[in-house]
Amino acid sequence: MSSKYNLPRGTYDILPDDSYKWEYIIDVFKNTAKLFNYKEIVTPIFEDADLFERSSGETSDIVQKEMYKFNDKKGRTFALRPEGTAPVVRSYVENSLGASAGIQKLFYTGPMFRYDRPQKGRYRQFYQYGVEAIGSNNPYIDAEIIALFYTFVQKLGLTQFEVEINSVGNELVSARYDKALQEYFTPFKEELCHDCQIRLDKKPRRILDCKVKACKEIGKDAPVMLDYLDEECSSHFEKVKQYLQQFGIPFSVNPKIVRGLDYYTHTAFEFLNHKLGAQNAIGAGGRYNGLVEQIGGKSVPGIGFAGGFERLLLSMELEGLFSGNKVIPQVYIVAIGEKAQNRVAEIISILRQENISVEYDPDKTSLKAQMKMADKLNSNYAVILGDDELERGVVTLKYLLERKQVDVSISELSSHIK
RNA sequence: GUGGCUGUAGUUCAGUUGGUAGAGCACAGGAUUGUGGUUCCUGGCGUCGUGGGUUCGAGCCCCAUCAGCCACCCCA
Repeated sequence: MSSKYNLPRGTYDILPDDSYKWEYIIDVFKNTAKLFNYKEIVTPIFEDADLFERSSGETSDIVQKEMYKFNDKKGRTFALRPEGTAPVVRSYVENSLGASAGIQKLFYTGPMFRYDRPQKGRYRQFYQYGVEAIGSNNPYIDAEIIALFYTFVQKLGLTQFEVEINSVGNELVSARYDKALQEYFTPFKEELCHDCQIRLDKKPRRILDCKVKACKEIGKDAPVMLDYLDEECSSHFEKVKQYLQQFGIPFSVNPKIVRGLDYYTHTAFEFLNHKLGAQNAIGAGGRYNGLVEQIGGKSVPGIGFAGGFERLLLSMELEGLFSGNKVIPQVYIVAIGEKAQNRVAEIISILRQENISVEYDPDKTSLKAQMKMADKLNSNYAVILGDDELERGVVTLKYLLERKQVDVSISELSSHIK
């Protein structure tokens, strides 16, 4: 199957046999978001590269090596969006969405791009769904965002996932904690793996979720973030937990959750499916109280999450949540003979005007071939047009499941079909 | 960016110690002239991912390259 052109590495086609699954997931997501009164926002697929570089953090891998950057004809530097939050916040600021009363509750879906080595659950063009609530620092909103995500995943029918939360504090707390970690790990520097020695300077928190045994062992007794929270941070966190309990959401606190992007503050959370393999986060998010201001707006708090459709799809297939092809024509038209073929469009048109889905294959002429097709497509009805019936103004309606058939007049045909 | 494994008909794969390729499924047609998931019969020349090399000769050996998978990394 070598064709002249192949799709770019790390991308994939969504083929006809699978597209209904995507449609379904997107549909459930949008409905869930609307249930929580979130409104859709659509932003461009590319933005000023600077937007991502500044917001995600200069040291993040996303910015350093995973961005699809390019220059346009006037030399402006753009990037294919690697994530969805920064563009939404940019739009929030640019369109003064904060001017209207209340919290801006937004959701989005669409492709994101990251130049990374492809593997299970990780692609260069991947599809995300996400929500953002901008304009409130109330811990109730933190819980509601998590509840929205939880409801969504539940509606899809998934059961094999876990919710983990943490608080990464505010900037002050963060800085103090990083310092404590550096003090703790520095004596062990020589024993840490190569990567962690670098992390020690730049992002000491990342040492905590290193998979190397030695690093894990050393990290066991490291200072815990939650102990460093100040009064404001820990009371915020406590309230989030209380609200989550009221929402009836099972969760566990994992003090080692470290988010990849620099802008997170306070609540951070992840939804994990451990059966997915290495890329096991089906979605994650957190609060970003400094981001709006950093992007040029007023000092407005926000929180959101994003998740990958691919990983949801994998999870759903693991749990056997998709069955059969959902797109089936209600009626399959069988036309026998030239006279019937000449009138087939007329009959089809009548049915479609009644919103009945119809399939007909003009290249199949034998009765047998057409019946086989009707069967294969799982249609409920076959409408058989033959010369003698047509002369009587009648058509044969066959109930494929019951294997019974009756003659009905053309004018009454659609009323016999559910 | 690093490592391991893999790359043969639409698909899943077989292909023996190197001698120029097969099967199941799917698909198409048919089994007395107008009726469908079963059964039976018939139908496969496909650049053996690509490009080099070794050899009298390579799908099977070597090198390169591309792609896929899994892991590292990172994260959705």
